[in-house]
Order: sequence, then structure tokens, then C-alpha cells
Amino acid sequence: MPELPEVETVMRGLAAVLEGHRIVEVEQRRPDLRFPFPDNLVRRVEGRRVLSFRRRAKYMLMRLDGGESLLIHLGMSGRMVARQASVPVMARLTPQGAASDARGHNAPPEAHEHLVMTTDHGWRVGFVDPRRFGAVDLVATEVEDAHRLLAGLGPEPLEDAFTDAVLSAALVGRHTPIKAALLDQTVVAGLGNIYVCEALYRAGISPRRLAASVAGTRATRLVPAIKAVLTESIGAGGSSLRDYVRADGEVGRFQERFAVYGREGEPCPHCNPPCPGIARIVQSGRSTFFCPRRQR
DNA sequence: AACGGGACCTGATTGC
DNA sequence: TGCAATCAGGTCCCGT
Repeated sequence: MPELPEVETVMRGLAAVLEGHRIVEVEQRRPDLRFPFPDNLVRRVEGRRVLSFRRRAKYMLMRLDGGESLLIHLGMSGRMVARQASVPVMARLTPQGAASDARGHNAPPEAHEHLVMTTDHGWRVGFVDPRRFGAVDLVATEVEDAHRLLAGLGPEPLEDAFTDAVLSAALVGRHTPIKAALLDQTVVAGLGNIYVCEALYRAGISPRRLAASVAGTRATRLVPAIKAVLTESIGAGGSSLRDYVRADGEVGRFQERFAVYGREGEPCPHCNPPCPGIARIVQSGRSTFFCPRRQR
């Protein structure tokens, strides 16, 4: 599910529910996700107050009083569900927006809800992740960025420090398609399969082009394309490809604005006269969508 | 060192 | 209808 805009949206939703409140109970329902939960997770989180949230790449950091932060990665299939007794605000929605399956405090847990936190104002916030590619850890807040999962990450694409010069420097000498380079979280942090495809389309750059040949003038087009597609998606509440929802119960709507992702065979939005259709190829085992006419 | 492929999981969809 | 194959928004490890 989640790339940077989806993680940002989920995090803002969690902040709205949790900030300033105390976590009075933690239930850990299995020993691990992608790797084991941290030692004494329940004891270290129970009784703590939630101070603030931060996002780094596709990771969320929930700062707790007591000096530790809960680090959460949603993997491919992870989502957060929040509910309150008899007042479902973040119920599961269908992509069409019809509410369903609202659960109260005493309802049975839904499948694959591996971690549940209950707050002092009666909310239950759960981490649901069928495929278990997600991750949870605790890290000392003062040295968050030294965590092994964060230490090697590249620049945040929406920060001013992410410039064409910075991207160019990361691409120089790389003998891999630009598609693969942009998925590399040490080059730029937070892009995934969807937004790489969309950014390359906006920049008119072929996903097959060697990364090194994008350094320079093409990077000058690519950086604004990356920033724009991420910003627009965050503004739309991210993309909902399954039943992912925002904190306020609305589905993300950015998928309606995909120009190429998942649109094999359709003419692209900007070719006039219409192009023969968006192509799908496989690069390092993953689908790439692009317009062969516009993207060189 | 940088790269591609495979592994890790479950569920939804597609095709026979 | 039923079953198998394929695909999915991510990352990490391994061999080359």
C-alpha cells in the first residue's frame, strides 16, 4: 500500500487521534512482523503519553514521553485502524466510500491485527498487516535517525535540500535504469513503484534510461515532477488501491489522477493526437507503466 | 561497489 | 464451481 503520501496521510490521522493522550494498554498478538517486536514492547509503551509524530521516508515515528519513539513501517499491506466505542470514525470503507464493518470497543479484533493500543480517551488504534512485511521497533528519540533502518536513507524529496544538484550527484556513475535508481531509498527516500512511474511520466523521462544520463538537465525536470506528484497526492489524501482510509474516514482519491500507473493500453492524458497506449514492462521484477511516445 | 534475483507473506483476481 | 497461477503500494540478503 503505502508510499510517502500514504504514510504521511496515515501519520496525520494518527496524530489527530493520539497526540496528547496516554496509551493505557498495549496488546501484542504475535511475536514478530518482518522481524521480532522489540523486547518488552508492551511494558515500554504502556502508560506513556504520545507527544508528537514525524515521518521519515516511509517510516512513522511516534514520540512518547520517557524518551523513546515507536517506529512503524507499513510494509506492503499494512494499515492503521482507529475506532472508539460506539463512535466509529476510522471504520473500514470500500473504495466506493460506503461505510461498512464499523467496530466498537468490545468487537472482536479483525484478522491480522497484530498490535492494538488503547488510549485514555477510549480509542483503540490497531496495526493490521496481512502480509507482515511491516515493522515495529522502539528507538531512543534523541538518536532516532541513527536507527539502522533510518541511518542510510537519502534526502526527503519534499524538503528544500532535495535539489536537482543533489539528485544529480546521487545518479552520476550509476549504471541502472532510472526507474530502479529512484526506488533506491538511499538516492531519495519515500518513493515507491507508483510515484516513480508517475514522476517519470511528468518529467518525460523513459524509465529505461540509464540513471547516469538523467544527471544534469533531466534532473532539473525530474525534481519538480517528484515534488509536485507527492504534494498533489498528499493533498488528495494519498491513493486508495484497496481499503486504505484516512483518519477522518475518507478514502484517498489520488489514484483517480494516476496518469500511467495501472493504465496499460489506455492513451496517456497528454498525447494529442492520442498515443497508441500506455506500456507496461517489468524492471527488476516490478511493473513499470509509461508512455513510450512522451518519455525518452 | 553496484546490480539483479530471490525470499519473505497473505489475499484478491484471473484464467482454465 | 473449483482450483491453480499470477499479481500486489516494500525491503533485505545473497551471489556475481
